[in-house]
Amino acid sequence: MDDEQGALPGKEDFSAWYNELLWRAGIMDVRYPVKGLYVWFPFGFALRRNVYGALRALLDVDHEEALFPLLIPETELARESEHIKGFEDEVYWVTHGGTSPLDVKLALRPTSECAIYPMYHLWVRSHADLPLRLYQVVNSFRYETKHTRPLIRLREITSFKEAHTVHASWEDAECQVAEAIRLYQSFYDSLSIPVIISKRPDWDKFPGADYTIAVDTIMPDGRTLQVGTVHHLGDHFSKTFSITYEDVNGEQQFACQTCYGISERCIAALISMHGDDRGLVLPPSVAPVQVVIVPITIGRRKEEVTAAAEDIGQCLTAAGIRVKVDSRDLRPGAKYYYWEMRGVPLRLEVGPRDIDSGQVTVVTRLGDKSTIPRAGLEDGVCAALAGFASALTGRAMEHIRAHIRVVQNIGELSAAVGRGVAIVPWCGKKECADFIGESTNASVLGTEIRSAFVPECRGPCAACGEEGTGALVGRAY
RNA sequence: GGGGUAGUAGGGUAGCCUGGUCCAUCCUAGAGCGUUUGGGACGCUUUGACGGCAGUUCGAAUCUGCCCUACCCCA
Repeated sequence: MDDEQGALPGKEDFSAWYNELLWRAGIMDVRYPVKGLYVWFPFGFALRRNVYGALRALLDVDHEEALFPLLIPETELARESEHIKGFEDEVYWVTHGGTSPLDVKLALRPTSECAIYPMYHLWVRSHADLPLRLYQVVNSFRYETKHTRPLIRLREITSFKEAHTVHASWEDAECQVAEAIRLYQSFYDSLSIPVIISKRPDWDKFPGADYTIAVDTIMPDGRTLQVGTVHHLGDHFSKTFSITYEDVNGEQQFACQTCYGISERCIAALISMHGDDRGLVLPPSVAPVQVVIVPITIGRRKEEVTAAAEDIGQCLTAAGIRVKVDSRDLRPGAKYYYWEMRGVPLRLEVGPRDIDSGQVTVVTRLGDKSTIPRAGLEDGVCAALAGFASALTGRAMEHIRAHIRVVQNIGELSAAVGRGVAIVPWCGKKECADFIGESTNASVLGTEIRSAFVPECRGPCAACGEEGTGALVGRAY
């Protein structure tokens, strides 16, 4: 019993595990005295920087990064009625400048369409300006009334990557939607997070969009987490904000637009997908520390061992690896637990025995122990990191596979959504979706499912029996 | 949206009903000293709190009111 001291709550108690891990692994401090606002610790922030670095690298190929203001005048926010209706209960308002009431209230952006599109109106003049593809990484605010949860449901979303594109035609915009999906798929592939992509039902789409494609993943408790969305905006916003261009024939045309976003929920997914009862498990690509070196200093050989550890640290750093030499005055075991909590992929142990035999002891975060010769250590470490990354991918895919069921009727569906998501034939009618939701305590999340784990599915609708196609059903966060 | 339960040091708890004990307690917390180090070391010394604001009272962690925050359950 006593050797369980210091352990996390088990991952099967997901909520307790998650909250405790965020604190113990140095991701977030949840004690900030405002509901729904949390503080990034330095380690968590370093993880965030690496994850968003990967996302930026993908976007930077054919997008440009820009930055728009946080405050949106009420007059702009109110222009698109369908859009504002979708957000009006969740908007924070700035009503005063000092002690004087403002003539026009200012909203803290819940999302940035109404900050960006008045400028797009000025910037887009001709077909030669298109396509326009910009993105920004910003904080945004929503007055959530339900349970807030760090990284998952926040009042201040601190890390909203939102892209906004403008195109000459509806079809061009649709191609951009496909491209955005490809980017997001590739982003989550790089994090070893398997995702399920589907088209949200009409009543669940982004306010003001023609349609919404969503990216979901499955959490340890079987509930789904939406970790990205892609919206085809058609010409709704370009008509509202007069975003027009002169086509090759000299005619003024309304542009078509898309927008797509990913928030820090991607980090919640990363933590939840890979973590275990000992703490974080991070893919090497984003781990703030990829390799930790623990010197095993005993008695008189202390200086020799310390020097060897430092030397190895410098070699690996020179090879471009993020390395930490842990020379704190702690027992080795304490350091192992410390770095396991923080998800470091590889631990190198350097002690007298290793020095004498010209090798280094290597242990992965998943517990595989081996030795690598000191000569050529850089290559051996890189290979071990690569192997670790693919092991993580395999584990995650197994998790998703085990939590998806293809079923045919309500009875099977109820059982399936108790521990994961299900695919069931659905005719597309809202009343049938409502019936499915009420009978199973879950929701119809989407159709036109794109996932390596989901086969084509057709059949009689589980509610009414008419011809239907596969719908994703699950309990969502 | 509706209901609970709870906030005591860095973390975890007792005390509260029945106001007063000038040393509450434990730890993976902090500081210091020494001995240690191949899976969470040990000894000694020490630091530090009653969520906030008001009220009742000679006296409030304890009683009253409001607020803030957190967690759980149901829609």
